[in-house]
Amino acid sequence: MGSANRAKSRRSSGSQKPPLSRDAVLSKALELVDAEGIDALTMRRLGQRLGCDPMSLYRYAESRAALLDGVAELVLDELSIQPGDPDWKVQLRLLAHDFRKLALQHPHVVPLLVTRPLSTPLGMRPLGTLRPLEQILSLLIAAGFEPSDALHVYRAYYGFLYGHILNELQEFIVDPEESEALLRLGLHRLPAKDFPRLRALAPALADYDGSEELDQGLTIRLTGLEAQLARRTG
Amino acid sequence: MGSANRAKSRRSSGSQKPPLSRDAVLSKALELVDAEGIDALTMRRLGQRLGCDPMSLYRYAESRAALLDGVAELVLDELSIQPGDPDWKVQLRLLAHDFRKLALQHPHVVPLLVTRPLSTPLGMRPLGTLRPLEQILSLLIAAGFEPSDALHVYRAYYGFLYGHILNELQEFIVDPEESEALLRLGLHRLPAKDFPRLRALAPALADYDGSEELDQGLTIRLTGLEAQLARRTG
DNA sequence: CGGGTAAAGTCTACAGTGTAGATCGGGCGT
DNA sequence: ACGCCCGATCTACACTGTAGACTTTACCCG
Repeated sequence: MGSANRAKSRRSSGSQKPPLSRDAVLSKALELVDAEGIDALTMRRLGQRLGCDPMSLYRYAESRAALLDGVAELVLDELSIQPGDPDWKVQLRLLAHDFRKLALQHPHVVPLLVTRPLSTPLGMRPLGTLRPLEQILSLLIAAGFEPSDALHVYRAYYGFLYGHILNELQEFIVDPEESEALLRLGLHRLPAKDFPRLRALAPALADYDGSEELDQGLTIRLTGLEAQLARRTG
Repeated sequence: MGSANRAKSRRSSGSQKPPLSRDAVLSKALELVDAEGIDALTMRRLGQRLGCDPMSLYRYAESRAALLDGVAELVLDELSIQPGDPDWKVQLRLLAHDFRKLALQHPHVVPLLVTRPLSTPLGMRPLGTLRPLEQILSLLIAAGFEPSDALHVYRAYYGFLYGHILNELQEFIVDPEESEALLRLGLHRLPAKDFPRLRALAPALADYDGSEELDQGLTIRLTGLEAQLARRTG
């Protein structure tokens, strides 16, 4: 198709043939999603970017949906728990901030992270998706929680984290310079009679420190959990 | 197309011509999504169900995406705050449980609720989406919070609520009879070396009372917020 | 009653999608 | 040398969203 496609020689003259592994496919896919959003991830377009036939991709992901799952897994794998850290609370706190950072770096992937597991019964998920769960569980159990309590704690923690991320991303504004103007502009459309509070809060909405808000929420949550733990262990 | 399509007479002999309003379109769309999931909502299929040309739909929603927004809005409209209730805490608690019930009734819509706002700058959202925000804000302000604090409270509250819903739906299992068996089956696939905690917790995962978990989380959250309020008002 | 106007509904057509199935090519073991 | 198999490709099909032209319907005014 191209010009010098016969380049199958050993040293392909510095041209492009990273020989198409699963990771190569997934990371190019991630690139594409990051750059243009989920809908832009098309078999044909991805094939184009990789310089191969769209059909080749099916060797490495058995459908487009599976490919999306792969992308989500790839992103999640960037997270990891340092298993030997001192305090479970600082652990969870660090992890939360890492996750937040990751979400801000790949905002287009967040819908996948949040949405895809809904269609997959828990046991059938890609392992990469379950690893954080397992890690946190053992972290908590090591910290002294009863296993079943650890599950509750995990739910409370992750629920809050997901919720926060979604909230923060919803208010995300691209250009921090013009943000306030844009916001006002957007809100100006609202009928003043029906939305007085919202309009009045426009400036407050404009300067929103997600990191701090996350941290505050975490302290509340974590101290509460710690109290619960103290009560158990006596 | 059909057989007796000439039926345009005043009384259409009990046949079918609910004359295609926006609400008719949206609620049929919701039906379809509830029954078969988001991907099943296709212009052509929806047209078929409504007995009209797919193109007609564009009179009532200017694109498929807009149609999805409409569906989300329609679902959200089923929620409402009784404005005259006694305590803001019981208000928020009731609202949370209503929302949870709604989410369980329309699980396929939840991804829309959670995801669509991410692509729409806050000011440009369909009004139905913003109304809950406004209502909660005025509820909180009426309860004595400073407006900017009300915003924080709203974020904490909704963040938690969204997170909980997502968590609960992820563990949702269709048939409560076989659920445990299925779950074990699913989890059995996990390598025992890598996921010991998770496998051990299978039974605990199986009996998960979402409502109670929600309620517990709410009490923590709400009492925390109340303390904050008391501090402000002195 | 006739005619004009705007809306509501339809038809056709196009570019693009995911993917099943057959086909090709080239490196390996024997 | 042969056969084999696996990765990559090609072709084809059913289906998608939607632009633009067209037809039908409803109604209002003279």
